[in-house]
Amino acid sequence: MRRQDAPRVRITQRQVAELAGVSQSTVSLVVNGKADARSRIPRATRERVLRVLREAEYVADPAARRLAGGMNRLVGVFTYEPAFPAASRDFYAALLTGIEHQAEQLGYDLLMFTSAPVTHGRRQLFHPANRLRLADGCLLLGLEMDDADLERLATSGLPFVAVGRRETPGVPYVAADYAGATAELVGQAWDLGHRRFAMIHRDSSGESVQDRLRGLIDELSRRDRGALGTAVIEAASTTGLEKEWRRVRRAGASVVFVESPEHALVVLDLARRDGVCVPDELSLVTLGDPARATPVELTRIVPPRTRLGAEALSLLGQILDPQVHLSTDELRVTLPCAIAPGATLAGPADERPAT
Amino acid sequence: MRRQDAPRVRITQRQVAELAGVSQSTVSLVVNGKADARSRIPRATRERVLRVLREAEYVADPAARRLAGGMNRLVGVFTYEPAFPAASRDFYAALLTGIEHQAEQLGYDLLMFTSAPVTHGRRQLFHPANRLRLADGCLLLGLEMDDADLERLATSGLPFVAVGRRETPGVPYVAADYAGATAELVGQAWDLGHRRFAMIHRDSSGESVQDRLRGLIDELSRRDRGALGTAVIEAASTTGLEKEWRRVRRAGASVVFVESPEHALVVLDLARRDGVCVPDELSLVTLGDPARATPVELTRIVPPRTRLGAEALSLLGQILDPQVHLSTDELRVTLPCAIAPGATLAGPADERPAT
DNA sequence: CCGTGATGCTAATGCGCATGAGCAGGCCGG
DNA sequence: CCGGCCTGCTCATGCGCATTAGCATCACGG
Repeated sequence: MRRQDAPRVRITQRQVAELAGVSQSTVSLVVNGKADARSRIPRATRERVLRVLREAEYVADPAARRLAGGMNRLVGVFTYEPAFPAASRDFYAALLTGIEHQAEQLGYDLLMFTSAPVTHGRRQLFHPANRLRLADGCLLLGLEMDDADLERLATSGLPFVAVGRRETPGVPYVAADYAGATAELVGQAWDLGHRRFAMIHRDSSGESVQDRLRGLIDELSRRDRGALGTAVIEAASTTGLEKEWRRVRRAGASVVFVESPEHALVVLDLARRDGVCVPDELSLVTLGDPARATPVELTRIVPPRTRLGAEALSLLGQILDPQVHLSTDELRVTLPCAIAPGATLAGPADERPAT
Repeated sequence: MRRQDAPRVRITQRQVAELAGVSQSTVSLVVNGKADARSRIPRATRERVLRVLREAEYVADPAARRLAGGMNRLVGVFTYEPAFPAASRDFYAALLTGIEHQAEQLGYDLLMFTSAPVTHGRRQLFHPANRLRLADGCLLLGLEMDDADLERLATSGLPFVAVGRRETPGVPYVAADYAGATAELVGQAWDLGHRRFAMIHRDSSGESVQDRLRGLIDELSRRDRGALGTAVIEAASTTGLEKEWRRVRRAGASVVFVESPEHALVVLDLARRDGVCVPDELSLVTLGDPARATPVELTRIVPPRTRLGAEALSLLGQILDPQVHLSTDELRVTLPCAIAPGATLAGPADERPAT
């Protein structure tokens, strides 16, 4: 289907050129504000062209511009799941808030790749008709990303930034410092007198899971060898955490670090069922932020989601700016997390009297 | 910056053509599965080309494809407020859910006009650097829209669809049937025995406000002249509804229709304060859906937000399709609202014993 | 009056693809 | 044995834009 049969509403540089009595090249030069020594447009001509551009409401065709190697101030946003349905809304909305705000500041429009087909609840980045290249660069959002996708994207030459730490080489990202926040909370627990730690983490090799684990392990070993024992428990993803809970109790932990907020709520229920009072008899630290308000205010890590979004777009903006050259380090940004004090962390039961 | 300095990993039809020993045209024909009488590719050749395409992992450049073919399959989404921040999230998210889903079905990508500057909390549609024309058409979302904007858009030739009824001529829209839903609720109240109605509506000439008013008035007059009196009260937007509440009481209304959910909650508080029991002594019907869960389950209208979004994109799709020609009627779609029974509508106090 | 450099622009090209026109060769009917 | 038709492709072109080379004009110094 050629365009010729559709009503021609879009105005082209050539038409502007005719109206202004100059050549298409001149229009292009004016549009892009080029003022090299090679191509000089005097103020009078420039303003004449600009006036016509304005009056005719000229807007460049993004496809043509891309094809010819130009920029569109268009940033693609790819979410591995549909972003707006209630299920994923809370996760993406905060990120998108930051992205949207920053886009306004930087003058970018956002291209949401909603045409990507969803299979098994996840979007296909490289589907046959993907329009990734319409954008100048793109942002990748999602709890888990496909390594193959990331590599392919990295080699494709299309600039992009992932939200969340990705070990894949050559992948620029903006991530929350889960390791640091976990270490901080370990420190707090330690200072309260806890010596027996347990951790329940997800069955995933995702970087953020590993980061939290590392934060815990490292901080505990840093605090000298005074720890009386640490149980690290991998949660089978399907169960109700019965087994994991028993292991926590058997280990005699006085504080349990739970990676996922959903799991934390389950643990809370199990504790109540067994008459274990939190935090008096057992402290509970959650290493993530629940999607919605919880009945009990959890002591937890709160990642700076809105800022993550904003910083990701900023970083992409830097990458896209031909003036700026970033070092490898600068391509990987880590932002500190907040810690919500909550009401589930206290001193251990057997230390209380002594203090 | 020409693309030439980027690593060239992408393979083009021309390269595929060389590998397969055919012309670029042939590759294009195979890629697009054309089999006109004019251009016939025998199975052998086709499969040879397909094999090379597969082995070389050819992916068409969307920019080039669009440039050669016409449309961008890009639909703009303009929201009068930033869409993602918590304040407006609940309103837009439901709409966007429908839009996103439909975009996936129809193969559209969404262009969010986030570069439009926000002044006084509202985005400027026609700001000097607006990039509306980047899209093939666009969707307008927002509680209130500027009439001038709508007219300008209508005359600009850019196809668009508004969500929400707009009287401005030539504006295609998809709207919720507030009039019908209000009438339905009036009918329910009437059938329960209510004869004294009051309504508190917003101080706005917005179409949806007018629709609800009309639904109430029309249905009451349809139900013959048995109504003992109807008080229509315009809420001053700033006050705590004290005055309005007193008027409702003075009018002796047995049921009060409140347009805005926020106002309904205020009325509920005032009633409690005055010891008026809802719904035993006074029924309360809300003509809209609150952003978040309310302590009391309101009897109310629930607009089909997700469907509104989906239908709006569908309609725009139809408008953009050169094959389809829509009549004026078909450019204006009205969808029925759901009614949440809730717990604030019951028979009137003085009727109860008689029934 | 000529050479030289600066000025102000335009012509030409290519990005990767879709598509209509058309060409070469084979086949068949007459 | 030739004309016409079908088959299987290729050629050429343009989509709208960015970019580079370079042309024409003019000012000015010598």
